[in-house]
Amino acid sequence: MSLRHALLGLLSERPASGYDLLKRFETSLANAWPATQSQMYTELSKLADNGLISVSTQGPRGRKEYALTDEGLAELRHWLTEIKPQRHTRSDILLRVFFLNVITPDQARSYLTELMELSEQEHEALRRLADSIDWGDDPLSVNGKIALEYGLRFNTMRRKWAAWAADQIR
Amino acid sequence: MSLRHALLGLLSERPASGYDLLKRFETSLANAWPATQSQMYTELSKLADNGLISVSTQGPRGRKEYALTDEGLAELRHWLTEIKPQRHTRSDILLRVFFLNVITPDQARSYLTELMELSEQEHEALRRLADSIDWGDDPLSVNGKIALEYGLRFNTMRRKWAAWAADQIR
DNA sequence: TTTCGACATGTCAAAACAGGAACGTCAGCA
DNA sequence: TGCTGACGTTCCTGTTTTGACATGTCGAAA
Repeated sequence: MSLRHALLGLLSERPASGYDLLKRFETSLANAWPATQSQMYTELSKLADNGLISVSTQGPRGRKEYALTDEGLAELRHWLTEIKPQRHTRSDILLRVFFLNVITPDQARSYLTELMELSEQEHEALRRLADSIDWGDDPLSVNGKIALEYGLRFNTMRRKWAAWAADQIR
Repeated sequence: MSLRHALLGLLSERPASGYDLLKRFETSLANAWPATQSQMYTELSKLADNGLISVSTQGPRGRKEYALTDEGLAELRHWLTEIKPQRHTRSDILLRVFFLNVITPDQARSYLTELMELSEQEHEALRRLADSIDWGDDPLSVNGKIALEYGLRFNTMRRKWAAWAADQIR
């Protein structure tokens, strides 16, 4: 249900086509809310039907640029301020931990070691991403930095936890 | 897709009915993989159809106790060792952060403050849960402790991050 | 001029997810 | 005896998500 708000949010920056949004997703929101191409086009149609966005420009190749309407902005603000965030937290990574006793201690340790490496890699990827962006003082950069910092801290936490956990398994 | 494995995992401990599994979910796996009642019964039927579990006992009130079959155990082990975990990480909490510039700084700070409180509450809830369980040295307890420790560390990380983030917003 | 990669959208079927209504049973207790 | 609360399953409706397939356009380079 949040995909709709993710799209509204991206469009609040500037008008964009489905294709544009797809690209921007990959480099920013994908970490918070993965979505596929088909989902996005479907959702854009629905949003347009409901009057939360509207086609602002038609370009070549059937390109349709959408812009946020007043109702769309109102809905976005409403979501940001009124709707209580709810933890979804589906994590197949954590889920496996509950059943590590089903495999051998060696296999379990190996799983946790891989998690350490995964966390390290993701941390590294985020660090590189941060380096590749020239941050300004604009509000958008502040948001981006905050979200990115979350990723960094999360991966650090997970790496240390996995190391600790591997040590718990005798 | 992991719900199936969550059920296999729970059944690897001991046979149980849908109702039992529902209860056990609430007190353990719900943090890693929330699922509703209808989903679970549907999945149990499918697992039985596929021969990964089987009805071991019929009890009163139409109670059907399922037990893991050899194929089920094999599938569980396969999932634990061969299938690469993939980060899903859908988080409407993090998603909102990208769009905090759409609302006023006061509102944004207020959002982050609420996150701090939420993290604190969840941390506290987990701590209480930990106290309420009498941990043994058995493998299951080890797993449970590891998963719980993850929750504690995660909430601590998130609380500190939210505090830091609130401070970033001028 | 052909070809190729990036641009750009749309449709479909299947699975997963959510929430609840509907139905019935059993044990204990007032 | 009748009530209540816990036990226990099934079905239904609707939305969300996934992944694949289908279709076509444009610009640039070979």
